[in-house]
Amino acid sequence: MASLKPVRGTHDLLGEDILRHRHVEQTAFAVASRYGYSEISTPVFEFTEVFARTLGDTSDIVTKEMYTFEDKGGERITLRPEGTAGVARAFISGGLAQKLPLKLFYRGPMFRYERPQKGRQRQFNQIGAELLGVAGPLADVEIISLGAQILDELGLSEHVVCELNSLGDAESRNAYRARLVEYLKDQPLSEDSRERLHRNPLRILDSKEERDRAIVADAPLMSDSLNDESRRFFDDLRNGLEIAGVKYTLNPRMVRGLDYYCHSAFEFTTTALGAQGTVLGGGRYDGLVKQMGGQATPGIGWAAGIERLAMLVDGGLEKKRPIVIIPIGAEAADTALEVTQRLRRGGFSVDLGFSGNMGKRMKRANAANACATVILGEDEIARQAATVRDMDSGEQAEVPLTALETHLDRFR
RNA sequence: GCGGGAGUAGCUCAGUUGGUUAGAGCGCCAGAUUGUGGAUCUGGAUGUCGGGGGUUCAAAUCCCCUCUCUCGCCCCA
Repeated sequence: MASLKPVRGTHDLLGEDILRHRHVEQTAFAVASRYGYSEISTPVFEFTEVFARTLGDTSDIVTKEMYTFEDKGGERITLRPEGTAGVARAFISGGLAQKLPLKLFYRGPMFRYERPQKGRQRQFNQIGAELLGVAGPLADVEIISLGAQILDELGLSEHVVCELNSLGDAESRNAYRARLVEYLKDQPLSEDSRERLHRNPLRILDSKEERDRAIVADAPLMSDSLNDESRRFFDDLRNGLEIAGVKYTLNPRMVRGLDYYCHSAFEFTTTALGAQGTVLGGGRYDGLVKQMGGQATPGIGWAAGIERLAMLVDGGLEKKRPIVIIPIGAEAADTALEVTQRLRRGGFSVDLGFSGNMGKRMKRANAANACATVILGEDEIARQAATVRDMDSGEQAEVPLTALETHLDRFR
């Protein structure tokens, strides 16, 4: 019992917080299901290579953020830092290539060893969507529309903007990378960006360093390096988004961190969460499945942080108002239990307190925001009846036990 | 991993230049009201002052270490 505190960067979730989470998840699932996505649940841990091989050797996730350990059988295991790699692994090991196109939706905890901040924890929850097996931009339009609609139905469309960029295909991306390095290599970049120049030069584009920003302002644009095919792809995507009614802004400097992205990259961002502005982000990952050892399969997807969404959302907090059963005296206990169970089976939300005299029970019923109380005293039981009290109006009436359901119907 | 700020009751916070039994509001519990909640009144309990070490006759207060949260960087959801 060294410490009764939760591990750094982890939190218990209860009360209002978990209601918000549930609301986010339920809204997301409802929308995803309307888009034809079905749920997948993959393990929270995988062999380390599943993540190490796919996320890229230079990504921060792999170099410093993974929870990795050796299990008792000597296997190298990693707690999943994100969802896509696990879904891709499931796609390959489950032989799901037979069922393309595949539209999958998931939710669950992710783990990253990072310094915690608001909206950033070591264990956090994501919802995510993946669409596998469609090479054309219609897939991108659909997956982005899905994200946009979920945010909209959460009431967040006013607080969030969709930023969009194209990284192009591998050829375009490599060409651009070369041009960018050529331009940047002699510039007086910040120390961090000097480092990035070797590891991940595209990152320099969204550096927050004043000095870098000035330099980047005149840097060659990614859009000028797109080959014809990549350009056409991006044009079709933008056209599709307009037809689908999804608003977006172009951000030619937006870069996604994971190596496997190509073509579309998008982020829904907000200014309401400080440094953690991204609320939903994703992109296309055509090379991923092949890179993992499956047959080449295009894919696109996104993930969204439930904690971050929950902080922005204000709905979903309504709790069903219970009917509270109030027995008076020991003789009423059996009847109270019987009535409680009967009403619960009949579809009512019912609370039966565990102790206390009538005044105390009424107080608790009130604190629980009861819509009605059912009072069972000696008198009532003698007449095989109960007193039903409307907790809003204060009106009460005695009703026969057999007729309780009908009298309580409006509280159902 | 790097740099700043903070930590006192369940919550929000006060606490003087180091000085006795550490306070307020809200909430909680009990009573006024043992068959009637919300309102009011009365009373009550809160606590390793984040933890450890040091200075001192004396530390919530000063110093060092550490943990956690927070803001920014890195990066991301």
